[in-house]
Amino acid sequence: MSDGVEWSIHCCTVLAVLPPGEALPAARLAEFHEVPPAYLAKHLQALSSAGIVGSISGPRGGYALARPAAEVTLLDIVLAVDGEETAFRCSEIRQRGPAAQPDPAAYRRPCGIARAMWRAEDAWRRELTATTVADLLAELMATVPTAQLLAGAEWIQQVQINRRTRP
Amino acid sequence: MSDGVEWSIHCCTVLAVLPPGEALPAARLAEFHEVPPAYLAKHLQALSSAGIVGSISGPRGGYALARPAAEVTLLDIVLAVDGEETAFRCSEIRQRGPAAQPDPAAYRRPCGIARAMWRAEDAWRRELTATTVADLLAELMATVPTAQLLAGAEWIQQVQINRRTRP
DNA sequence: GGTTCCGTACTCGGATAGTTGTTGTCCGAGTAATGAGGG
DNA sequence: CCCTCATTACTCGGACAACAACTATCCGAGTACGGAACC
Repeated sequence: MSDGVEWSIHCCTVLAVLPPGEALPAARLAEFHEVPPAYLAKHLQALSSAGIVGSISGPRGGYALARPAAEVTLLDIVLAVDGEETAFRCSEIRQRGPAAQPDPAAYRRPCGIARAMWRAEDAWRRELTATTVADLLAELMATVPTAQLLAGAEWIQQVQINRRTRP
Repeated sequence: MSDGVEWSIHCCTVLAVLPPGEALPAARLAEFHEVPPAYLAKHLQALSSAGIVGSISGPRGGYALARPAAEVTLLDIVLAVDGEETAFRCSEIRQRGPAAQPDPAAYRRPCGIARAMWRAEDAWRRELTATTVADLLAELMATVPTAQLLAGAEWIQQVQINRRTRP
């Protein structure tokens, strides 16, 4: 799985605590997490294409969540960054080799192996769907020490002030 | 996910219907599935290292399941071929950037994002653990037309005869 | 003083190289069956 | 006829290239703000 998934989720939690109407540029998000700015921008583009975040150009622009944090699931982010296709790909090798049947009707039902693998992936997706960015935030509020939460909030606030006073 | 996972699972189901005491060479398994023989051999080595299949050298040698099919789970195969590490890797980026805390004790509890992702992977692994090669075989017996099952059995039997009469 | 227009600086978006992991292949070490030879 | 032994052919195992995907980066298109000029 791409490292960009981790970065993207962290970015979404940061964007979730942004005051409504405000946006945060990709460069600031990269600075906050100490990751390569240009590469993070690439993943944010993917989030934007998927409709998870909205992008605003020009000064005072940046990224912001496109919908409430409670409506952004982890699966949404993972699929946007890593692609929609399943991890297990069935290449139908059962239809090849000496035991193959010429009648295509024999292969109407999906391969049992693929079904088992996809059942596991469904369980994985269900679990990822059950967790939203809002849940992650609530868990942060409950477990992270207040001092650390304040440090993050302070930094974001300072960025907003700098952008307002000296654009 | 590597394509070798699919091949390996198919191979295990074939090995499961082998008469006890017999073995099937990697070349025959590759022939049965029409996959590159040398590359399949590589994955069979992984299965052997993991103790899922046993290998026998020399004439009449080959691969055979190392334990009953009911005790080989899909997770065993997937981990052997794709590696033991989790798909999601937490690089602890929360400990970096301007909001980081100097006190290491603040990061004793795992990152909530990693916990959520690993929870999903646990669900995936649970589902894969619940399915064994024996289950796949039973499902095959119940759904695949008899003619096709016979074709496969015939082929395996013929291979065994050829190996016995003309080694 | 209010309005309009232009310049500017900042943003995102897609097109472009470098590096690691997956895919694919090969040849050598080891082994068990085979057949001949001898007792 | 039975036993011993060298031969032989077959197997696995690990070492060696080619490709693709992930990682990382850059520059151009677009946009909203700021200020200056004009009415």
